Amino acid sequence: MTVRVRMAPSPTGYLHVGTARTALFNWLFARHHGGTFIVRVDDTDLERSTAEYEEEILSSFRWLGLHWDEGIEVGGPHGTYRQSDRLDRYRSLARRLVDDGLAYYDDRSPGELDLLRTKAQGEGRHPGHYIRRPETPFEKGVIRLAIPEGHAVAFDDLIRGTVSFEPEALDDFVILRSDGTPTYHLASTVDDIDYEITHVARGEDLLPSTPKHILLTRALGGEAPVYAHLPLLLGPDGKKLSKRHGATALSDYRTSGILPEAMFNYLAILGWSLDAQTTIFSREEAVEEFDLADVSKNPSAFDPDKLVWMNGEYIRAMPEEEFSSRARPWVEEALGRALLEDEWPKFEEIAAEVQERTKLLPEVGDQVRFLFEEIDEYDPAAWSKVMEREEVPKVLEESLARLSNLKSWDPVSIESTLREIPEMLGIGAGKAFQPLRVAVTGSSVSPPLFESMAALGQHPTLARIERARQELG
RNA sequence: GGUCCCGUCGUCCAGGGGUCCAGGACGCCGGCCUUUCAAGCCGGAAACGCGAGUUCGAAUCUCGUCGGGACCA
Repeated sequence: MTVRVRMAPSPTGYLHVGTARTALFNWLFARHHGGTFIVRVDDTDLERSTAEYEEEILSSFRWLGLHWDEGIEVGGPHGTYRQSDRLDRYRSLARRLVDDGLAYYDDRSPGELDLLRTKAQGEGRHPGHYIRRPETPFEKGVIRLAIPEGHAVAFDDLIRGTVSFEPEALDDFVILRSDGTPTYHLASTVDDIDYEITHVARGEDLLPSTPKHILLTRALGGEAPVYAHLPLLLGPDGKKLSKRHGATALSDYRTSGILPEAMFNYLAILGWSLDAQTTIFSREEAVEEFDLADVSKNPSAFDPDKLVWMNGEYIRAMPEEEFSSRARPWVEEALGRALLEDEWPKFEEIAAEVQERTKLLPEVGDQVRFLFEEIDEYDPAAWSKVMEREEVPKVLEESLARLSNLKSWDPVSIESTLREIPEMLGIGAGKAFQPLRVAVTGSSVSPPLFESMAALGQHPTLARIERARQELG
């Protein structure tokens, strides 16, 4: 049997990281088994669905590298992959169930239903047991599926093993609203049958709905897919992941400089592991090893710190040229302008040093800003901490003298001549170099000093030291 | 309230009867390196919710209990 899995996002909001993780696991499962990954749009909520959200979600999938074989935009043998195009299909199947005697119209008011529940509770019956077929049939209203009683609804969940539900706890649930729109249960169940979905991997929040979907599938004469209910993603405080915890939209991580390969890796590690030791692994390795049966049952907390650490690992692992080209847009963003032709080499010159100190690409702008802009203000804390010591004027003057005579302007030459200064003055290296760092970069934190000077160039470096010397009076 | 699900370091994951006084990763603490900051290296603290039972032996199996969660009302 060929594996066919699907992801059915609702375009009613941004792509949530939890949904992205579900998509990722579906994708991995399909790829591992050489199956088909399908994306369909669950837009039956016409009020809240928008084309913008749909585009945002699909582009987020693509950004993560979750390309689909069949579905929205790419097409496939089933024609449309958009639920709003299939409303007639859902309606006619709901009516067919009524004709078959498996479902019925119900026009009772919420008040009447409430009364039934109170009565059921009074009789000590299951609170979920109270909505059943009315004595006198209706010919309009909502359509409910009649729950067959007597047998427990059980299924083998790939992750949780056998899960069993008592039918007495289930109400006859609505499948078609009185305005003719399908409920989630109907639309997704019909789609899963029509699109020949073999495995449904979804969030654990849908576990209680699964018996309904199984019963509906049977009523429709279909064969239920294999289910796998993924543990939920929690916020760092162990509560359900929400906006309170910061970013929950995948796109927020994208704009904060998280690399797609890092996001992919991090999401994969939430609820699954490649083996006992490996944390960082490639897409290919994940595909090779992944299986839904190995997914953990426990909910996992989303830890932004670990994501950022992992992003740093990916940044450091990339080839230097790749780092330069991927960081460039962020540098230009920080500068508010494009890099000029002669500025690009300066950046490349120091890129390797910067790469080692970067966890998030947007940080690069601040690290290299001194190369492209004059210092408009020295960092006040840095200035008072390192520039107001008595030996500083001497250090700056000595540096100026040596550096202006330097013939070859490269880190090694700069270092060897500057090294003589602390020795001569009998002070520690840090005491000598920190003032130079502040003078040249404006801050006490920067890429390595000699490389920074080399990339800046001889004249600008001298000018900055000169200026700092003057500021000291 | 009902129905389900889940319980291993603060967090993520490994371990599913003996090799576990529980392993890896993030974070944390200490040290080394060092021109700052990182990175890197070395070391450390840190967990089987609890109680019974099964067994020669339980983190692993069973039951109960407690706790957390989801869904429905």
